[in-house]
Amino acid sequence: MFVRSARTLGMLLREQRRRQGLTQAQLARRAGVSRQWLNGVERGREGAELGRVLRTLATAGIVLQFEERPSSGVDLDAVIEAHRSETE
Amino acid sequence: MFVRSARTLGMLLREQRRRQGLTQAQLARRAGVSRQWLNGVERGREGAELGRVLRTLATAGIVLQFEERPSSGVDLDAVIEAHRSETE
DNA sequence: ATTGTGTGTCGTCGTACAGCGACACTCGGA
DNA sequence: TCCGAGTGTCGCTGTACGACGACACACAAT
Repeated sequence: MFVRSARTLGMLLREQRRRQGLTQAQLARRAGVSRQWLNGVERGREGAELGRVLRTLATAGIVLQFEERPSSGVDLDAVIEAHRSETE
Repeated sequence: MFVRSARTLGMLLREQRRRQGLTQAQLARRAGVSRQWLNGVERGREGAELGRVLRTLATAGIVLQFEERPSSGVDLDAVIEAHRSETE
């Protein structure tokens, strides 16, 4: 399962929390965040802070795996275009 | 490679950016964030906002994979303890 | 019908972030 | 040696986050 948006991450976090039989309040307390904040994250809040998110995920029994995107054929083009339109 | 902290994520992001031959300023512009912000994230800033982080990762050609932590044997105890000490 | 639980949302307020300009530092090349 | 690129950091300002209390809603159980 890939995480490309805050919405996706929130949905998966909610599933995982329920799988563990925890309420928002319980997981929030264990992760050291507020219930309202956790609610927002599960609903896809984009402004949530990274550290809190990672701590909450860890508390919920989740780890994020870092993966280089397989579609690497565009790398050269990306570099070229980057230098052309962004170096100025 | 697993991401458990903002520091880890920052280091990996930096590696990936350099692998693509991009400077902080270039990647920042492509991702729609400031150079200083990207600098902070690469250095492990925990307060960075989730949405910006995910967008930057995507721009750098990275996806995060969602994984249930294998150490799941503690689930029952966790639930029990959660109800005992947190429901109040 | 009523009680309790879980969730979503609304103010308010303190705090910390994000953007910006500017500057110092480190390399590598001319 | 000097210059430029890349990076790290500082101060300032506006803004938005996050905590908290409180309330409404849906739903299940009694």
